[in-house]
Amino acid sequence: MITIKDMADMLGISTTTVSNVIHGKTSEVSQKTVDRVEKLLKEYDYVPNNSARSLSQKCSKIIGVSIKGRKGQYDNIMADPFFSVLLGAIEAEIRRRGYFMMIYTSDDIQELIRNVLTWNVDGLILLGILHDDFVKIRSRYKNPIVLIDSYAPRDIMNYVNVGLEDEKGAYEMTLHLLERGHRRIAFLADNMEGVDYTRYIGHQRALAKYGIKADSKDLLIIQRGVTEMEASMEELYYMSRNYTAFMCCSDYWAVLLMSYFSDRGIRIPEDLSFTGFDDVLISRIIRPALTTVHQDPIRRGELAVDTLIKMIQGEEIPDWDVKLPVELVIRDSVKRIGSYGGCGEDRDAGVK
Amino acid sequence: MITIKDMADMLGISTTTVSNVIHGKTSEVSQKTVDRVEKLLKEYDYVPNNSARSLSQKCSKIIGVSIKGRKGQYDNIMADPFFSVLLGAIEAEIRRRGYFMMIYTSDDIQELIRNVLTWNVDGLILLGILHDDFVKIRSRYKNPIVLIDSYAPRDIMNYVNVGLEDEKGAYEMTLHLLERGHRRIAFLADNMEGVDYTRYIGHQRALAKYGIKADSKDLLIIQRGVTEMEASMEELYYMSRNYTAFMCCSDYWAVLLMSYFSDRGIRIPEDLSFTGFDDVLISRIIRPALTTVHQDPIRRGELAVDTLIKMIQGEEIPDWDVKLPVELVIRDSVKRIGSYGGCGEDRDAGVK
DNA sequence: GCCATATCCTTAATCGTTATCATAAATATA
DNA sequence: TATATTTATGATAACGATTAAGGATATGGC
Repeated sequence: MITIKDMADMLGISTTTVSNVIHGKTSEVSQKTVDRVEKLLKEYDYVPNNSARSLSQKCSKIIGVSIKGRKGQYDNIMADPFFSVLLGAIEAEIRRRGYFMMIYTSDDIQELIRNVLTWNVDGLILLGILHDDFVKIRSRYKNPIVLIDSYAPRDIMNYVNVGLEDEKGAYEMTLHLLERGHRRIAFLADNMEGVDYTRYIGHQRALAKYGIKADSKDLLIIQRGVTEMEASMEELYYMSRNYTAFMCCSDYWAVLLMSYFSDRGIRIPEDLSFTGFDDVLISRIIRPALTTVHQDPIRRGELAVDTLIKMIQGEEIPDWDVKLPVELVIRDSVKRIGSYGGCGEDRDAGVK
Repeated sequence: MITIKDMADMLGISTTTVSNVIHGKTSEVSQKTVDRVEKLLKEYDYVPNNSARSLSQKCSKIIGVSIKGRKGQYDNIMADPFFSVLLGAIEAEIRRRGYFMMIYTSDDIQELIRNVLTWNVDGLILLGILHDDFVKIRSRYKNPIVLIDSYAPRDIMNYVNVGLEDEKGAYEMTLHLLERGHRRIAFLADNMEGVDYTRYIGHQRALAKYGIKADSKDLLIIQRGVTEMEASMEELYYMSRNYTAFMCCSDYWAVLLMSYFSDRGIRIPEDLSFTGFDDVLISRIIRPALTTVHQDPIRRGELAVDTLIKMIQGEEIPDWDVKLPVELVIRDSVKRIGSYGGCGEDRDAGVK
C-alpha cells in the first residue's frame, strides 16, 4: 500500500502538499505541483488509510446501526423482513453519502457502547431500542443519535426521532375492525416501551369513539426467543377463542401466527380476523392477503441517514420528532361480522 | 475519553506498563502495579481507541462482508430472507469472536475494493460474487477471503469456499419431479456463474438418469431490478404453458412467482408445480407450502466466520471447498402427474 | 563485595494522516 | 529602495496505541 509519504518522497515534496492536493485545497498549491501529484495518485491508485485519518481528525466517517437482537433460527432479528429491508436502505444511503456502516445486533448494551466508543463512531442509528438502554448510551456517547421505532423523552439532547404516524395508523386500523363489526379485539404487542405503546393509544382512541373502554387483559405481549415464542403462540392459540380479531403490531408476527393458527384448524378470517403493521412483501403473498398498515421502509431509512448526517455536520434539525405517513391497506384477512353498522360509512373505498 | 497516556501520567508510570496490564502481560509487571492500573481501568471504564490500535498493529479486527446489491422496494437484496438470516448469523458470530463487521451491498467493485483497503480489513466474506469481480478483488486485496454461493477456480490463492451440496440438492429435487411424473421442467436461475451453475449440473444428471437430454431453452434466467423483474415475470407467465413444473434456484423467486402466477389464475400445483431452494420461513407458511431444498443458514454463517478467522490467525485450512449438507423437504407444491412410474420407488418417505 | 540474573519498568520509534506554524520567494505597495 | 502582502512549500508536532531495546533495581550465589 502506497502512502502519502511515499509519494511525497518520489516527487521530492512534502506530505503537506500531497495532502492538500488530495483534499482539493488547490488554491494553496501551484498548478504544476497539482498535476504531478494527481498523476501519481492515479498511477498508484492511492487509497488513504482511514485508521490514520480517523486518529488524526477525530472523526471516523463510521455510522453505527444497532438493532435489538433476537436469537435463534427463525427469530433472528434479520428474519423480520421489515427490519432487513429497512437495514438495506440504510446501508445503501450511508454508502452513497461516503460514510461507512458498522452494525450491532447485540442485546448487550455495554458491549454496544464499547464498540461505538472504540471506533469513535460519528453518529448512531438505533432501531427499536428500549428506553433505559437509550439513556445508558446517551450518558456515555455524545455524538448525534437517530431513533427509529422507539419512544424517548424530549429532555435528552442531540437526538432525533424518525418515526411514523403510529397513533393514526392504529386508530384507523381499529376503526376498520370496528366498522366490520368486531368488538372483541386482542391487541398484540412486542413490548410496551416503543412504538407499540403509541399504537395502543391510537387503538384506545378508536375504541373510545365506539364507546368501548380498552381492557388491559386484551393487551397481549408476545414473548421473544425460540422456545418462549413457541409457548407464547400456544397460549395465544387457547386465548383466541375469546376474540374475533387479532390486531398485531407487525406483519411478521401476524404472518407467523396466521400460519400457526391455520395449521391448528382455525380458519382465517372466518374464525378469526388478523391485521398487521408494516406491509412487508409476504403480507400480499400469503392467503388470505393481510390487511395491514403500509409504511415505506426505504424512504424511512434514507431520511434517518440524511438527518443523522446533517446532525453530524452541525446543522440544526427543526423537527426533532418526524412522523412519516402511513396508509391503511385493506386486503382479505378481516371478516365482516353481523350487521353492525357502527358509526356509519364503510371506509374501504379506494384502497387496495 | 481517557487514554493510556492519561492513566500512565496519573499513576506516574509509563504507557508501556499500562499497555502490558491491558494485554494481560502481567508476568512483566508487579502485582502492585497491576492492581493500581486495573483499578483505574475500571474507574474510568477505559475503552481503547481502535483507530490507533489498528494503525500501529496493522490489523483492524474488521471483517468485511459483501453482498451483490439489488435495488428497489421489493428487490433489495435484504428482502431475500435467505440472505438476511445468513447475514444475521454472520454478524452475531463476528461479534462473538471479538471482531467488527462492515457491510457493503454495492455493485461497484472498485468502490468495494477501496473501502476494504482504506480500513485495512482483516478478512472478507463475499456472498454470491461474480467470478470476474472476485478476480479483481483478489488482485488488489491479499488477506483471506471466504466465498459463499460463488464458484471460483482453484488456482486463486488464500480463499475458501463455504458451500453446499448444490449438485446433490438439485439432483434430488429433479429426481423428485421426475418421479412425480413431470417431464417438461423449466430450470430458473439467477445467473449461470455461481451456485446455480452447479445446481444445473445436478439437474442435468437427474434428467440423464431418465434418459432425457437437458435443453438449453428450458433454462430460464430471471432478470434483476424492479422493472426488469416485472417484465421477466410477465414473460415467464406466458412461457409457463409449456411446462408442468418450475424448478427455482431460490425460495425467494419461487414464492414471488407463485404469488404472481396465482393472481393471474394459474392454480398451484394443479396447473403448474413449483420447487424452491433454501427453505426459508415463508416457504412453510404460504399455501401451498413449498417443496424445497433445506439448508441451515445459521450454521453456514458461523462456519464461514469461523473459517475466516482461522485463516486470519494463520491456521492451515485443510478443506478449501466445504460442502454443507442439504435435505429435500417435500411439501405441497408439486403435483403427481399421470401414471408415470419412472425409475421405481417413490422417495417421499420420511420427509416433512 | 562482586557479578550474574531476574524482575520491573522506561525511552523512543513507529504507524499514516492532518494541522499549525514558519519560511522563502515572488509580487505588490508606498 | 524599503516594506508589506501574497503565494507556494516545508518542518514539525500531534493523534493514541504498540513494541523493540535497553536501563534500573532487587535478589541470590560465591
